[in-house]
Amino acid sequence: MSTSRPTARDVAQRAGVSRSAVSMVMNGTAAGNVSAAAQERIREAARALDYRPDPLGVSLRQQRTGIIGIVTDEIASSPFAGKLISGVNSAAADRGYLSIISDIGQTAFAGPGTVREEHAIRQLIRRRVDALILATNGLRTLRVPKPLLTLPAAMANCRDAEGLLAAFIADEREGAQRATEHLTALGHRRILFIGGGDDEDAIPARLAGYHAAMTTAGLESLPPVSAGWEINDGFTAAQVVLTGTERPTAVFAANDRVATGVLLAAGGLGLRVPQDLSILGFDDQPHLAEATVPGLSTMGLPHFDMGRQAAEHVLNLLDGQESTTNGAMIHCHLTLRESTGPAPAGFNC
Amino acid sequence: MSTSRPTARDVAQRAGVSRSAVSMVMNGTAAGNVSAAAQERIREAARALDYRPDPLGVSLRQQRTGIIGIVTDEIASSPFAGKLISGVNSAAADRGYLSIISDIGQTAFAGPGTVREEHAIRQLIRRRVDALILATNGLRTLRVPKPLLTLPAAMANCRDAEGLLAAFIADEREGAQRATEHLTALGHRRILFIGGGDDEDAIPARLAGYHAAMTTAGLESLPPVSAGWEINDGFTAAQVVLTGTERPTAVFAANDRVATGVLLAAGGLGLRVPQDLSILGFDDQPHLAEATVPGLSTMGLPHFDMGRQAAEHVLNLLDGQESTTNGAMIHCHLTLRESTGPAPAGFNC
DNA sequence: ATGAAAGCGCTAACAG
DNA sequence: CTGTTAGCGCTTTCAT
Repeated sequence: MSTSRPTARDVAQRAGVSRSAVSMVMNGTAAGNVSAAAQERIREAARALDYRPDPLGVSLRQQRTGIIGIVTDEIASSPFAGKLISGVNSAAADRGYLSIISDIGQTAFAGPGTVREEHAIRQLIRRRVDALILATNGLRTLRVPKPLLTLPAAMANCRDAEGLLAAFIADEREGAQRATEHLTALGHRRILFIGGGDDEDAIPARLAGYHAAMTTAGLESLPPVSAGWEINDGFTAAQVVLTGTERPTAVFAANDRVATGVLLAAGGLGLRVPQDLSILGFDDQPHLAEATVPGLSTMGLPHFDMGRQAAEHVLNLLDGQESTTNGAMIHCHLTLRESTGPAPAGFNC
Repeated sequence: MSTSRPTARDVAQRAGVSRSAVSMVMNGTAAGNVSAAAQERIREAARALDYRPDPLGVSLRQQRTGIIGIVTDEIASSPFAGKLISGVNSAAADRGYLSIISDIGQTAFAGPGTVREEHAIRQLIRRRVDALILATNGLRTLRVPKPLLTLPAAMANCRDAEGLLAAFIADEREGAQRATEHLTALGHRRILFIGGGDDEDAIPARLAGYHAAMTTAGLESLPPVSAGWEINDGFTAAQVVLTGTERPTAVFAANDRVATGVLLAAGGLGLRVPQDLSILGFDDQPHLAEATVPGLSTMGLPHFDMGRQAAEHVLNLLDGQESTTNGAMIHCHLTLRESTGPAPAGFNC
């Protein structure tokens, strides 16, 4: 009695009422069912004993745990997973929910045999999570694992081909377009897109935005350089494309790491940034974009909001509110630092 | 019956036995209590119905949830939290446990008023986690919040001053010593330590290792340059210390980001790495150390193992095994890439 | 307005 | 060897 936590029975005893009365007061169902006097006594007793309903009892009774499951690829090494998860947690905490994360490793959601993710999902369902959120590190289109359709669910930073599940993704096309417009507005005419691979959906979207902005500005798109996602990829590509007189005056990199590689290469090639060359990144990667010299101008992805909105969506479903939305395209945010500036004179074609 | 999952009662009915018999078979307690024939029928029925004991019922009955709580600071932006958490999850999964993460933001564990963390811990305890792991992003010594002492717990990448809790931390001193020895073995005599602030415990430990190695090699330590933790911090510091004829031939950076800043600055100053200057980092930060040009030689911190061993420790406590250890100092791992090489000739003092 | 009783799914002690 | 029973802590009818 002294060591273990108080139960509803203890409170009831102390207040001289039945356990049901306690339950009602704790759940706000006491309206016309418990006398005001009793309510006050119950509240007082609960306070005195520091009583909190045991979530285990509640869960068993209500068949809901107040836990949201998150299934994600490579949380381990991603600089962004944390932001997305924070978004989920933030929305969850606001409504008294907790989250459980299941990390299934980097090769996840890849092949047709989505064994690992189905296992992870089943595991979470077995644990009776109330809802599930599927999140990926980069924008992806994937086949939604069947078990996911058996409970409230949403996708964050990914979507399924069939549109069965609400997807909360960044509007990468629009983001890339706005980013490119930033460069054209600075007078740049030769703007080169560098980086990325074929494994994700992000590149086509970003390229589409790039092309749209170039067309709008009456400029000719340069053939994009597919170069990978890492610093050294940007570095290597830059060695090639930044030489010669026809070199671009601005580089739009597929992400901040590639942009950093270009920045590194520019130094070695004697190009000043941004006076001789403007560099624009993508992602606003923590500890990177704001810390390079000069700091990277970059189009940030709304990881936090993707997580938060996905969580809000499933929580709404849980509250019985019919899906008010079927997903969302969330705006990207442009952060200007020092790596972009006016096009150098004498380069206007 | 068709839509909801099968219960022990369903299995018992199908096998023509009592519910308790089913329970025993599922828990391996059937030894001398259930006839072999019945056991087989039960197993068969369970398989047919795809029966899995409901964790909720088990939890309520046994007063344990099979969930480990992780309380951590700034998972959101840390490149390492994920690795540590993966370590915890890996050990947890091996024994059928799950983990719940509670992120309390970057200012955590700071002041004397540890309100936020106590709240997070209480929240997890309320949810009846079986054990708790306290993890920080960088090595820290902190006051262990009282509620933590009420259940099996361990600390990962941090420790408390009083030694009340088992702490699993990296042997940063030994790591720094070995790292410095790598440089002295290459013939470097002027080795400069750059980076870090005063807010964590890591710097004193790393400096101690540096000094030890220098002394052993019969060299004079250079006054360390306290410069911060980010790329631009390393860049700025390098601008000052890499000029002049008395410049160091090797830099040992407080982390990989600072090392990257030095690398960037070296390029601008016309210093080739590693021919003119060796640069050694700390952390082996994903997406950074292996991706710079040249790749960073770096002393990696065992984040995964810190998480994994902390989890194994609390799981042992849960299994009733008395604490076999009171924590551990885990070895760091040196990864050699291209940023370190022999000391340039003509610089031997 | 109140309390008694049933039961969520499970396990452990005990009687047959 | 087997089945019955009692409860883990809670909510929700249903009588009173």
